[in-house]
Amino acid sequence: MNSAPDPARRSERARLAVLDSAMELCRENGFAQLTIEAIAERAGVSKKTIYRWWPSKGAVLLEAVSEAATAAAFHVDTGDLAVDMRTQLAGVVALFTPRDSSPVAALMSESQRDPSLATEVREQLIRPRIALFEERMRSAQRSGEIPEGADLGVALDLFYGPIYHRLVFHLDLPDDEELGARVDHVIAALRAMPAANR
Amino acid sequence: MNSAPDPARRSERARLAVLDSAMELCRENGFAQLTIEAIAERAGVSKKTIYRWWPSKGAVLLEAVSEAATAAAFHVDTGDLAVDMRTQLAGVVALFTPRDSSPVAALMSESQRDPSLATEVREQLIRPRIALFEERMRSAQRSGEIPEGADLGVALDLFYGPIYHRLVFHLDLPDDEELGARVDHVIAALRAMPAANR
Amino acid sequence: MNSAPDPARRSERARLAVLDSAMELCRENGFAQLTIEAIAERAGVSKKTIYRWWPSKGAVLLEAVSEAATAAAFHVDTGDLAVDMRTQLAGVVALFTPRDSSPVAALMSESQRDPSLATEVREQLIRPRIALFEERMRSAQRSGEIPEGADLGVALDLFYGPIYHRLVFHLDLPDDEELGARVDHVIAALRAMPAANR
Amino acid sequence: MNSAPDPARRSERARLAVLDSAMELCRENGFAQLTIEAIAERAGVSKKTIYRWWPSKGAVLLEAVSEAATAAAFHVDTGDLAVDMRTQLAGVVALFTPRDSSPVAALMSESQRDPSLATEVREQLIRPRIALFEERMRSAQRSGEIPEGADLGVALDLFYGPIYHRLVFHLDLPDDEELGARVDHVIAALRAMPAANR
DNA sequence: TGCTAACCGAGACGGTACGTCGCGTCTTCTA
DNA sequence: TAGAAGACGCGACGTACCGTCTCGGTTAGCA
Repeated sequence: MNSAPDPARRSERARLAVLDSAMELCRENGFAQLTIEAIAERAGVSKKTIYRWWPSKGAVLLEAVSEAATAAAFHVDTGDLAVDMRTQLAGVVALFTPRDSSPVAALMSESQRDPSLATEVREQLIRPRIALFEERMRSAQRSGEIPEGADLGVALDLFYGPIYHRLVFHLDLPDDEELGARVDHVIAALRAMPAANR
Repeated sequence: MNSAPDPARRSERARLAVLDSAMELCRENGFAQLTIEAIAERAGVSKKTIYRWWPSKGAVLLEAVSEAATAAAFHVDTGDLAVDMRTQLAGVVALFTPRDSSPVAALMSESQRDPSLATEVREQLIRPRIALFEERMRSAQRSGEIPEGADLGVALDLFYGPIYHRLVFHLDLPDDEELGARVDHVIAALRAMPAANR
Repeated sequence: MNSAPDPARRSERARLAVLDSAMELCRENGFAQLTIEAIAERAGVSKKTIYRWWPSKGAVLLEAVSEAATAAAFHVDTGDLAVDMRTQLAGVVALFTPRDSSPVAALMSESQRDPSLATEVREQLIRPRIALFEERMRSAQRSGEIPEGADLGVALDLFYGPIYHRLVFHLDLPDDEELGARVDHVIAALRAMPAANR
Repeated sequence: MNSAPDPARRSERARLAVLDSAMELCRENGFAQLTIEAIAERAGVSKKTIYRWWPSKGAVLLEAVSEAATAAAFHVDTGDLAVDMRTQLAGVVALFTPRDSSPVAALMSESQRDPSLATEVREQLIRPRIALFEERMRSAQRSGEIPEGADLGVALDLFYGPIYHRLVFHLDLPDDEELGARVDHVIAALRAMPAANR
């Protein structure tokens, strides 16, 4: 029988070396140059070991980014939604900067050509963060900063759309000042809008 | 001087065969399987001919998409902004569907790993379409559908952000109904917003 | 240090398949059609594997010929020099026949355009066989068939010159009868000649 | 009808430029680097022009060598065969020196992989020179330097064999001193040998 | 002396093979 | 038995020449 590898015997040293090497190589050479062979060599690990524990180089990147990005892009709750969203959005922009060597951008790019990775990324990385965003929004609803009936899906699009729109087209990402203005507009719009019907 | 090939001698037959083959192969196998060799074979063209006229397979795709997408994603002007933007956004969504084999999606993905392609795409494909969008917006301003002072950059983000936001994360693209609701929200928001200061 | 591949890990199966395929293809199509790609395909081996172990297709041929030609062109010692040299020279002629598809002829041709291969061929293939020839000559000297003082370099030229002279110019190689007559002449000449002075 | 090119219209300028360029490139880069494209570029001639007048690059080389080698390797007749043959053999050795960039050596190498070129070379270049050699031999027979009955085919092998033997195996070609000694031996052998029977 | 057919340069074209790279699988050996 | 080392079959890469072909432009020989 084709037995799956036994996680209990897994070398934590090798695991960390792989994740670190992947991040380093991505930052150094850009993700176009990121290869399994380079990761293995840098990590002092055999290719077999990588393939034993990860299905693809995208999966390595996902795990590396997951561990590194736990703290980043967190939603703080100071009670001032505008301030908190500026912080949050600036954090997200920072994750994608510089574009050519950001491991997060690499992960997104890799997802475009590997549907199963896309699913993993969406479920493990994106959905939980959307949930955190919605939590923060509900907190803002409770404190009256935005209406109870505001559609959180719309809110998500409004806050984050500008970033990803530009990311896709390689336009300049918004700077802090622009982010601030957009946050104000979005909050104003959410206040003005009637509740969506879904 | 590094003598560039002479466009006057270029074979139009070969050019069209390459562009068509690239589009077909992309639709058939998805762009992960799209290779220069496959394009060359399908087109009945030598690899050398492709490399002579295009620097990369992304550049082939850009030219193919450019020629194919001239009509698509056009901005109509019926005088009703909401109707026109629904049409337009539905056209854009259609361009990215189905995601795994859409040549346009392929082009965006390819741009993420080839900065020079990203620049070409932005300048040749995106900027002109942004200009068309702004033209339509100014028409709406003249007819009073949206305020004179509305920030068109904000409008761009609000209209298109939702699409690209979901594209990046492989979330479901909005359907016609949702697009309609978003268009209404955005137009309402634009009416409510004070002019931006840039 | 530029790490060379580790011979201990080398696949003997692949090595033999490559050598056999090279010989077969040479015999079937002539060496003008002999390519690395064809060898790789016939052998069921990747091009990478060939390039890992041999610097050029000439080197493959050299190894193939070396292994195949160990027995051929051997010097027997029946005590009758004329008989033995006829046997030997006929063997050499056979190695170059038919000219268009003889792997040995291919090797010589390849040597003309690859100086480093020429060196390898000379040192690994030719010099040892010259040594064997000289051994046989010394045996003939001891038995008195040719004078003690005969110059073995001259003997070498006289015996083998006729073959290679014709090979170079694509003249007909000597047949058995002609070989016999030449051998007799050469032996007579060696008996008549005074010792050379080098 | 597929009409052959008309020699009357042929450009002598182009013809000479091609032959010169072939010789120069051969001397500069060795014949492994000699290509039709390089000849065409160097000569300021289109590839089409080369293919119109010559069937292969070997044929170009043959014509170039033929024109250049008319004078070289001529048989002088001072009345002293030993002296004349030393001159002649030294001339032949010079034609093949330096081995890696000698157009004559290139021509021989090219003949190994192109049987029709081999035939051309033999008939146009070699046979006439063998005839000249035999003429000189007959002159020597008339003057009594070698016996009337001497086999000129054997003489040919004996004189030239040493050179081609070494050429094939990339052994050092004989220097003047060695050539002299060999010539003396061969003449002595020819005197001693009974007439061959063909 | 003007016409016209050919050669001429230039170089794009469809091909074949090159030598390299990275993939994902595999085998061998060590700890 | 996990892990390192790395050879293996595979397939695409981008390049070099091949020999053929189409272009205008020149040029040589006939009208």
